[in-house]
Amino acid sequence: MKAKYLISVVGPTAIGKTNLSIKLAQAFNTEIISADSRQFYKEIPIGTAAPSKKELSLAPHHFIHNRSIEDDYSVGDFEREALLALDAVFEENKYAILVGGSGLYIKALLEGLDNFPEIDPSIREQLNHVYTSEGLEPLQKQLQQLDPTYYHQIDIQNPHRVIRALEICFGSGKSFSSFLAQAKPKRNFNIISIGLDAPREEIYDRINLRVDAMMDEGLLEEAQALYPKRRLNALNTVGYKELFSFFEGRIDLETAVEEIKMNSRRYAKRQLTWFRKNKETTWFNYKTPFQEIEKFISSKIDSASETST
RNA sequence: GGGGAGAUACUCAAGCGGCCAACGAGGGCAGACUGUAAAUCUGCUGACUACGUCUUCGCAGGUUCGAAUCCUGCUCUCCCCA
Repeated sequence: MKAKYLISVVGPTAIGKTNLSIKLAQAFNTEIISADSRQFYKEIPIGTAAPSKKELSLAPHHFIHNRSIEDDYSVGDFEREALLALDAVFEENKYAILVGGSGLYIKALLEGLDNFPEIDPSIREQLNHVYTSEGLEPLQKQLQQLDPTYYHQIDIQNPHRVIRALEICFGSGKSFSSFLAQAKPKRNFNIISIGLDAPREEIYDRINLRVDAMMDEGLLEEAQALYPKRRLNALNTVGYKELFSFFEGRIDLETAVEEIKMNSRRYAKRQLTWFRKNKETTWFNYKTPFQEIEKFISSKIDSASETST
């Protein structure tokens, strides 16, 4: 069986990952798997900075605007679907491009998640209700009882973590930790991880410019139209929640735009924290000429195929 | 020209003789993260040869065992009356 290569492009938001991934797809004559969780949603094209129609026409993309904000969607779904999509790409090609985005989603595709059972959504609703009415403490205590192992592992201050663990406990009748560390299937492809970076100041400049550009493109109108659906999880995100605050009269428009920029900066920082953990990633300044990156990838592929044969 | 208020760390803002390297908030930095992930959460934030030392609260003096806190002068900002 011939070796397959997944070329993964990571980096903070607004640094030019889309452009690089398209060039790579063209150079390696293949397709792009996007792991940018918000770009899945077709109703929010502007605020997520998804590739434009023109960009989409330059190379085949998967997972762009393939979902509705009304859908329940999770990393698990993405892992399954992305593996299928990858298999299909690898039928025809030796290479595929992964670009993102969302640290957890990339990790899921590259390393795999443990299998957790499907949980009735009403369980989470109940837990959320307890959280809003009584706070985190009772939930922490329950988790301590039901899964002391995991209780000591996780950030107990983080309501999402605690609630997720509890919903598994209640929904499955088993502890959350009992599902962990199952033998994960080995992926049948090699990974070449490329990181795009820039001095922090330049990243922030690019973010600021892009937010202004989004406003010019009609982000305000997009958010206005979606305001009635503001409670959907998919809209609890940078670019929308700030404008919703503006519609509710809590802040003025100028402040809302400033906050979008600020929250985008923080997002970029969190992305970098996540991506820096992967020691296999080779980082390039975002201005690096494409040929240089392409050359690096080709040499990686050569050395990998030598050692594997 | 006269009267009043104020100048505190990146910003805002407490403190009004020792418990102050200085509450709090914002911002920033760093980190965590196995199905909410552009989500959610945590830590740090005067300097350093760091469980100790050094330099800070407009500037310069003074009082005091001891000052960001009291006194004097100066500089600047704001408000009111002329």
